[in-house]
Amino acid sequence: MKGIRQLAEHLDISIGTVSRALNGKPDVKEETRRRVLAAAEELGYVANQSGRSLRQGETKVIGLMIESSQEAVENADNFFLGVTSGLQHVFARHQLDLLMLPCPADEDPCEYLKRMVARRVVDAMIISNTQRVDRRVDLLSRAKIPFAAVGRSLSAGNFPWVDLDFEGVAERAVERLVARGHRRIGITAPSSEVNLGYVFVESYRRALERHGIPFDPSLVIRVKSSEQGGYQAAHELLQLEDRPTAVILIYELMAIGLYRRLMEAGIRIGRDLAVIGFRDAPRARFLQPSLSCFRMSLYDLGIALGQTLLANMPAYRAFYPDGGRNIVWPLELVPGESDAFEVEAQA
Amino acid sequence: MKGIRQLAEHLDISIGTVSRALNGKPDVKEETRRRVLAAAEELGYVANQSGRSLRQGETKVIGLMIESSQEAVENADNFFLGVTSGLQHVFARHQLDLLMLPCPADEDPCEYLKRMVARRVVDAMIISNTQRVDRRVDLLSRAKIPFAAVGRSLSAGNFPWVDLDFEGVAERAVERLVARGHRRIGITAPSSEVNLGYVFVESYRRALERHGIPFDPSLVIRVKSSEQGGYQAAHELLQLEDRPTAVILIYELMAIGLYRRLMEAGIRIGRDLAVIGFRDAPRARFLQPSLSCFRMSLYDLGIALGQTLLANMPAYRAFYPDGGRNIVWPLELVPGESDAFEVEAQA
DNA sequence: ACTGTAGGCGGAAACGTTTTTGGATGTCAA
DNA sequence: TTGACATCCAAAAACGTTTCCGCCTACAGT
Repeated sequence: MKGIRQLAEHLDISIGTVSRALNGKPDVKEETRRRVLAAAEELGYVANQSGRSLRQGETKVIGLMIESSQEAVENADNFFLGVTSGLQHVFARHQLDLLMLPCPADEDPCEYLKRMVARRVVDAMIISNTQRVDRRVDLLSRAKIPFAAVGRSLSAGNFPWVDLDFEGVAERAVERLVARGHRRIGITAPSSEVNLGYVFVESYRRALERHGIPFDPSLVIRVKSSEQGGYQAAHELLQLEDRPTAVILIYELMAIGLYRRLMEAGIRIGRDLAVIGFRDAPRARFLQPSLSCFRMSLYDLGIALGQTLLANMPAYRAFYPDGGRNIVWPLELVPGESDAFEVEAQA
Repeated sequence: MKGIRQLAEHLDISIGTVSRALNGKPDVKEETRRRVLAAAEELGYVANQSGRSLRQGETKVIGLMIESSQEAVENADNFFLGVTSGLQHVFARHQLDLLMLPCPADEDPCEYLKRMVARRVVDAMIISNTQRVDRRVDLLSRAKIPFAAVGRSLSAGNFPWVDLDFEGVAERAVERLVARGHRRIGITAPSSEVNLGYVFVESYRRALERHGIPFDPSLVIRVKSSEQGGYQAAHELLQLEDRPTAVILIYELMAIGLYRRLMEAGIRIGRDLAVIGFRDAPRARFLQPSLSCFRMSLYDLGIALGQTLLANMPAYRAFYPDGGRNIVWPLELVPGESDAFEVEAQA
């Protein structure tokens, strides 16, 4: 089976009518439609997507921009996979496919994005890991390409995003630790240029000040969100003159490195030092001692993200009437042993 | 910038010449080519992919078929992400994009695949999790669609695949355990319809028999390769009259559940029971006691997979002259504490 | 009997490329 | 002067689809 032309000839019908029949358009007799559908099924005809895209000006493909370096992938852990899975769940309903767009490490992400958009290979984009000032957001907004982002940004005013409730996490973590008597609380975070890095630390600072605890910049450890980063964070904490009695981790994978370094130093987690983590993966539960952790469903986050995107695309808006924008995704605390102790009040 | 037509008008040149200039074809004066390239750069022209695909009959997109159920994704862990990353590294060199094709849980994978191929939305396919008899392999072979698989299969005789060295793992695991005095060795595996499940157990059986140990089917535990599967596996092992002194896990994530159940039963891993795992993720090292594990680089596996595919596509074959097929990927043993003991000889 | 209307359909244009064909120009040798 | 050949380019065909336009028929209303 080559194309719609052969199908039309086989049926002795014009190709226009065949197209209308297949696409459920009006102006086709019901009997004709049945014949066409039956013949298409029998001959295994499926419309060529390139021809269709060319004519309609839309590709039915959503692009997902990702960092492609080996390091980035290994650290991303299952985050992408989880979110992607949720995205696909939403997209499948509309016969949309998901195209992974890995920006080469040696190319400017913005240029790469511009090229992909100009190629018209995608109808819309998903971006993640937004910077505090993110040129990609500007670009997509100006080019009027529908998009949604994982993570807020200051760029381009109002745009569709889904983000994790970092404020809530920082706040509740501080609250929980303060309630147990802690006064010196460390925190790890990525660079403040990454929006997450900024927001997380700001919320932590506000929460501290709300409890009358002064903010001490030396307790903010900027390291990579990886096992190695955790090791280094522990290392830096140990250097401090006035060590904290608790530490908040932005990513639970860091706990592996952090635990190791602290154990080397003879510090007992859950007795000498409290630890609270974030973004539970199965491994978090299996640390010794088990890690208190704020967790969520990546799959559900992906679904929300997909719906947010589609709600901002004219062709799909109707399916998601209340699929607004700007979702702040809540997290749930799963208590563990790593912070299950109280500290005596200090001077 | 709309299309090549506008670019041609702007240059006062025919569109045919513009196209040839941009694509590096001959029959273009060098000065003209420079002018065209400069104008394209200045006006930000990039060829529309739909038009190009339609004309050329190829899309520059490689499809990656995946199972999309939430459960499948959660258990797949970072396998896909790691392999995907390697794939993209290879594809990026040829400006190929990777399209994720999640087969809906309620659709026959073969039908889904057939539709995607008929739509001509991809030039080639990657499939994984091959069955021992896999209709997808038949389909793709017959349709002459270039493809590569993760995992062997009996279907369709000779086709391009990359697989892990399960034989080697089973063999070396048995060897290692026998050398430590074990005679009753259990093993976990997926259903024998999945090629992995068959090959793994067969290799284990042969390795046993080579050491004069009779094969006992009751020691083969068929469970899901997940944390829950590990828990269940431990449960079944405990039911056995004549319990094994060692067990080989097909996936290290299972260790989490297995450890838990065995600890509940008061069995000391690394003393009463030896455990060896497979496919190291960071968490494997952090079990207590640490898990002996056969590991590999998913990224490198992805690269090999991508090269195997391209070596089987006429348009790219020249780039991978020795990029043969049928790679059996080796694994490396990282010793841990979970099997670090010897067992006294039994009657 | 004539007109208006609706349903059903065929024909053709259009989408943006690449590629083929052939024509124009210039150069060189016979 | 003519023919042969190379170089450069314009024009048009082709890829497969959707959609616009208009024609035909049947039928109802006048």
